[in-house]
Amino acid sequence: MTVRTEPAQHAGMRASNLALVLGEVARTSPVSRAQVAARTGLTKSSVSGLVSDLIAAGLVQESAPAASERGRPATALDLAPEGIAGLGLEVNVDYLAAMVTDLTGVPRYHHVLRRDNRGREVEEVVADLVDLARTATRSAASQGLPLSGACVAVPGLTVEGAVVRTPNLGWARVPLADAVGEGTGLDVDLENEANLAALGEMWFGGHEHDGAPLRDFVHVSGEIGIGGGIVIDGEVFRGAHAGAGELGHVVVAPDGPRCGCGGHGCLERMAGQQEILARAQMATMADLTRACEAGDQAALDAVVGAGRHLGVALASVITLLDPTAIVLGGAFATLAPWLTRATAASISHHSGAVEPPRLLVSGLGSDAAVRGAAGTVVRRVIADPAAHLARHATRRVGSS
Amino acid sequence: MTVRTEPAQHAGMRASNLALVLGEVARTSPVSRAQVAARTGLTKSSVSGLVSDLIAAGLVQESAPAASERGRPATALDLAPEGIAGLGLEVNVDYLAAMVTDLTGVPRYHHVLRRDNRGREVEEVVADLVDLARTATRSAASQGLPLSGACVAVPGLTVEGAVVRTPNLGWARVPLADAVGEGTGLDVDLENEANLAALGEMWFGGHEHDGAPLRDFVHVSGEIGIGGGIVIDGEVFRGAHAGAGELGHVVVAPDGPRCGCGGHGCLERMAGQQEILARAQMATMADLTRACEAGDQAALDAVVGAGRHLGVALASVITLLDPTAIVLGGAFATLAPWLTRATAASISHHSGAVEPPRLLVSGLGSDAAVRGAAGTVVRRVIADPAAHLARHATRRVGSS
DNA sequence: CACATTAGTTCACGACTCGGACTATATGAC
DNA sequence: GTCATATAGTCCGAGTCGTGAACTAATGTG
Repeated sequence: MTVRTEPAQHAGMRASNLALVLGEVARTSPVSRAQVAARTGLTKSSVSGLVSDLIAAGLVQESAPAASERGRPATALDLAPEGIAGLGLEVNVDYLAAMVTDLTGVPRYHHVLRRDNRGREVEEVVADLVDLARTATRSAASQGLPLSGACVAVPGLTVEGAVVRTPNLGWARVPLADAVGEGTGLDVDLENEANLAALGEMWFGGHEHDGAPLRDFVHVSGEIGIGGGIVIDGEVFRGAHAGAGELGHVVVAPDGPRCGCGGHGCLERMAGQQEILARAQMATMADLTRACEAGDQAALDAVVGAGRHLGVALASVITLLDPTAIVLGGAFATLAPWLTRATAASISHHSGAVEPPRLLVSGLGSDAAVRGAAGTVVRRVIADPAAHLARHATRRVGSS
Repeated sequence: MTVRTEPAQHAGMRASNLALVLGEVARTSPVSRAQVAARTGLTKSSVSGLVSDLIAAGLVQESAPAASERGRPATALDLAPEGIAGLGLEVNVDYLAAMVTDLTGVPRYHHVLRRDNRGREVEEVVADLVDLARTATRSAASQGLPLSGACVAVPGLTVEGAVVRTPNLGWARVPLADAVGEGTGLDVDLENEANLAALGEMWFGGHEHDGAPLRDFVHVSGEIGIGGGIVIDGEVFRGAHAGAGELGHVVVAPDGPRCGCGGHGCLERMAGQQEILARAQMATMADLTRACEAGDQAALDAVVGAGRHLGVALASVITLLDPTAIVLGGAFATLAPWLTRATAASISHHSGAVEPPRLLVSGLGSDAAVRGAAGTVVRRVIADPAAHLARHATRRVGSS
């Protein structure tokens, strides 16, 4: 049913099969060539040729043969950890962060710079971020990790390398990708923080559904604002103008008060951090958590109230998107012990879903977005190794 | 980023390019081979070979050369109208319908059987549908149209050829695809009526966005229930368990009354036909429409109230999915003159969307679903002509 | 030590697309 | 009319890449 827009040519065939093989190695390593052939449907000879290209490119490595039952023992194939690495960056309301991840997804560098960025000049914050990125780049170099690119998580809308607007940070039209690109010499992508958190949770959160990693779910990130990331078939759903997934502005109280976004009765207005803290009469989230642990009734009531509103929004999300799971992240993960019961009850009160999705709690917390950002860079190489080979043409004859 | 699961082989390359060429012909006919080559990126020689296969299969035909400005005049390529046809069927609460569409999408047979199917035995209704399908099949045969398959629109959830449940018809576990398949000898697919209506609207509704057909929109079908069809990048979004798009059960009144689905305050419960008619104190939708035309205040108030609730649901849809347009169909299309202003106002009151989608009114009305069903069959052939060639292997050497 | 079993490589073959040469058919200038 | 130019479409050799069968390699079993 898909409308194809590109001609299929031999190079594309090869590219597609390289991705198929590398994807299989990434998914089920260690594997043998024979297993890859069996699982992908390619012949052994094709797999051999493809694998040798991937090894030459440094993306795959052979390791010691495993003990076999019968016959010639298989040579195990793994992702080459040092083959490539990704730099993840994050600008958020109250911190900046950087992370370097190797090809297997293991963090090799991680640093968080806590500081409230609301009052500061944009240029100043960008300079700090570039500094952070440079330090991370040097660390990668000293570990022998060639960076393939960078991806920046931003708490707002981004289009083509520029920050369009960030409601809680007050930025508008900031060409952030260029700034970071010039500072580090890397290809830089920008992406919404909630979307990257969802991807991070999918890749590194350890959640499963029917024994396989989650591929269709909604991630709720409760930072200063409430963000949402919709993942469909393993990919972020962005909508027509990259504005999809704004869970924080789903209507949960049609007659409710005006929200900063211009709407009325939005989830963020009714259950955002500001509202919860006001109702509980607390100053910080840390205070609130302590109060909940101590059994403070006002704090618990505030959290339960937010949980109910969250349930209303999620009920609509469930009827509209039919996901297999909902993952609660950020502040909602911290508050989960006192929140989830009310949320689950509210969901089932407001929706008649036959197969209600599972309500999961994030295991990555606030690191989800940076990890997702670094992972995005690495995954891009895994999803299209041919592009990587082309850029770093090593021994190909005929060209130049 | 897509995870590939199938190996790319030569046959697949050819299949992909056949689809590419046929798609181009379908989209911009009449076209010449040279234009197809230029637009697809394939070479003239490849296009020649592909086109001759498509002509041999009866899917494409040459027509008289158009007047040219300079040089050899181009031979025009068109879809061969009689090459293949699709049978669309629809089971709904108060009617059954059948339509045959040729390869170009033109209806060649259409019949609607009005009758309330709620009280009747399932077997009886299925028998009526099979009869209707048989008559349509004979009509297609007499017109020289080879049917490629059939697709049945059902007002409920379907999985693998079986009706799982239809809230407003009371069916459960009906193996409808098998029944129609045995009765007609065709391959039969089942699909949700709201989804097919959305597709029908996309293919035949004549709506445009930036000069191109809509590809990302939400279709609202107000039949007895309120259905929704989400189209993303030209394809229906079904979610993890084929339950996505149930716009009728989005929460628009968190403290509202219980809905038949088990939830509370659903759109369908607050703005469905039953509710509108009750508030307006009318018996039928025809009465209501007449009353609105006559300026009856109670009727107008009921419609405006429904429009407001609809706007709340759509505001959430817009923030979550970021579509380019919303298309109002079914009863909402009929009531549009008195409904849309309230709906638009409610949307903008409840959402702060920067680029609010356009609010369009369906031009197909209740025929959208059958047209979409018939179109689905035909589009499947256009999207994968190689599968069609393989089934109807004509002159291929080597096989058999 | 022969034999079965599994892993991986080699190579001839075939299915493609590409690209340039070639043919076909028009317009316009002289 | 004739020639230059321009565009459409076909033909065929070259190159790419997966297939499949034969072959080599490495292990365990009787």
